[in-house]
Amino acid sequence: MPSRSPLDAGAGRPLYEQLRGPLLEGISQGRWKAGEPIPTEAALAAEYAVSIGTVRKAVDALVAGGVLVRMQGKGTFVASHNARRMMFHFFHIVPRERDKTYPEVRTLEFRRDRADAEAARALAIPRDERVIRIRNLLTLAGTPVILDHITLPAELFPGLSEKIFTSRDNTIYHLYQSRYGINVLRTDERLRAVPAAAAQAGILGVAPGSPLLEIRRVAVSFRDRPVEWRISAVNTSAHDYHNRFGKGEAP
Amino acid sequence: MPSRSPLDAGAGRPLYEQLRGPLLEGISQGRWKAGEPIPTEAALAAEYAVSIGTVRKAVDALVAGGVLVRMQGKGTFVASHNARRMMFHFFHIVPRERDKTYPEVRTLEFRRDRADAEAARALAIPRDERVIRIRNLLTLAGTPVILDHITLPAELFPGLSEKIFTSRDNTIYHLYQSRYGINVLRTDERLRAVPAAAAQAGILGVAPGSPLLEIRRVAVSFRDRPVEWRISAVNTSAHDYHNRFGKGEAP
DNA sequence: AAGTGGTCTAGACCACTAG
DNA sequence: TAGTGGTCTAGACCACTTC
Repeated sequence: MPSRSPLDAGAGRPLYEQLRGPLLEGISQGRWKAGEPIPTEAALAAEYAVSIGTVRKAVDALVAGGVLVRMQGKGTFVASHNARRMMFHFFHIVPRERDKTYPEVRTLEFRRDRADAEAARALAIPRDERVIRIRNLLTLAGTPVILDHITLPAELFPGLSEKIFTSRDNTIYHLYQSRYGINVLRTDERLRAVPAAAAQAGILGVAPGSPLLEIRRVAVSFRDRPVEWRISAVNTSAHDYHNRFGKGEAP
Repeated sequence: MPSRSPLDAGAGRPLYEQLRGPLLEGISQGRWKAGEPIPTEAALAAEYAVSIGTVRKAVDALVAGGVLVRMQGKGTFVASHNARRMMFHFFHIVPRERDKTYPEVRTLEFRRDRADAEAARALAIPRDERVIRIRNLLTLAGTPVILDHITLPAELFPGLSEKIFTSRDNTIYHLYQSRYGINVLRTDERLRAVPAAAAQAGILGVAPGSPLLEIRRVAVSFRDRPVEWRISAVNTSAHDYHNRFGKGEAP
């Protein structure tokens, strides 16, 4: 089979790196949707006129980046934001002594607005661009722990309503992916300790002025496109923000 | 050349995974020291009677894990904890608006002690085992920002004195590596917001009770051996704890 | 049995470094 | 020029899934 857009062996960049382009293209443009299999390695090798080894190396990189998932004997699939993956990659609040648990989400507010300066900068959109603002309260094992303030660029989420948002039966990132084709690949987080404002304190059940952990997070998709801006206030009296560094598994 | 301890193709585990064992062994036992080259890929292939491709895959994994560093045309080297690598991997406090800067370290206290319950658990040593306790004040661009309380298992750092500790001309982790052969590969961090104690407040120049970011960190070496336990109190009024998730680079 | 990804090989050629 | 790692190939065989 001829190549769709032939790769160039002498282009300076290695073939397995060039191959990433068409693969990401295929995913973000809907040729293969989340949860669906991409073509077999042999088929991709034939399509782009490279060897299977080169295809494997390209796929390896996307698997490492969380974009694809391999299943031996079955095929290679576009990663889907199921609850487990979501918890593992992007949710870092854990009970101090017990195991990680799933949060229960209650939406306190959902409204359309214009971007303020900070949101505009975080989302790389013009000031006063249309955005959707959401406030969520996350409860862990019956205790309210996290107060989220989410800002979404309205342009990327056409028709998103409070009903759609709250009636999802999965994680928020899964909603982004399944309904809008937006895959969250990376997050950038900045943390600091702040005194609880009166409103936060009431909702989280702590004294005003007592320390909260504030997380400011930008979630980005393909090509470093910011797709969500979120400020979380966390009551860390019984929970920690948990984190490992040093990529390798236990050597 | 015959293999030192031959790998077993039919052992269930792939050869490139088995090869990780002897390579880590060689590093942690001093066959190759930090900054030194390991044998060429061809030599390793001959020594362990596998193909170069298999050696490459094993080395790839260790490079990804930060244990080895490749330099085209020169060789593959045992990673060294230079200041740059240290900053990049294990130091996450950044000025809110400006770029990352190097901290200036002042040692406030250095003494020998016995492990309390928390340190014993973190370091996986018996209670009352001998430890070294160090308090450091880290200053960024002239402002005191971080108060570190470090606990080391004395057994792993024989002869370590305040003089040696403070007269190093490089990072702390570099000292661990160059003097004691201890390579910090991973850290496990738990963060929470806490009110500043009076003593901390005085040193960091904030009001008592104002929010500080507290980081509890275990640094581990080969075979998940904990080698350092550290509690840091961070004044986040002008600095953030910064963090990216989602392993891949920008696709 | 057929088809998938997983491992492994043997070798070619290229790009970079050093003497 | 010789030696290193970096890329790429073509194919063998294995382990797993599905029918």
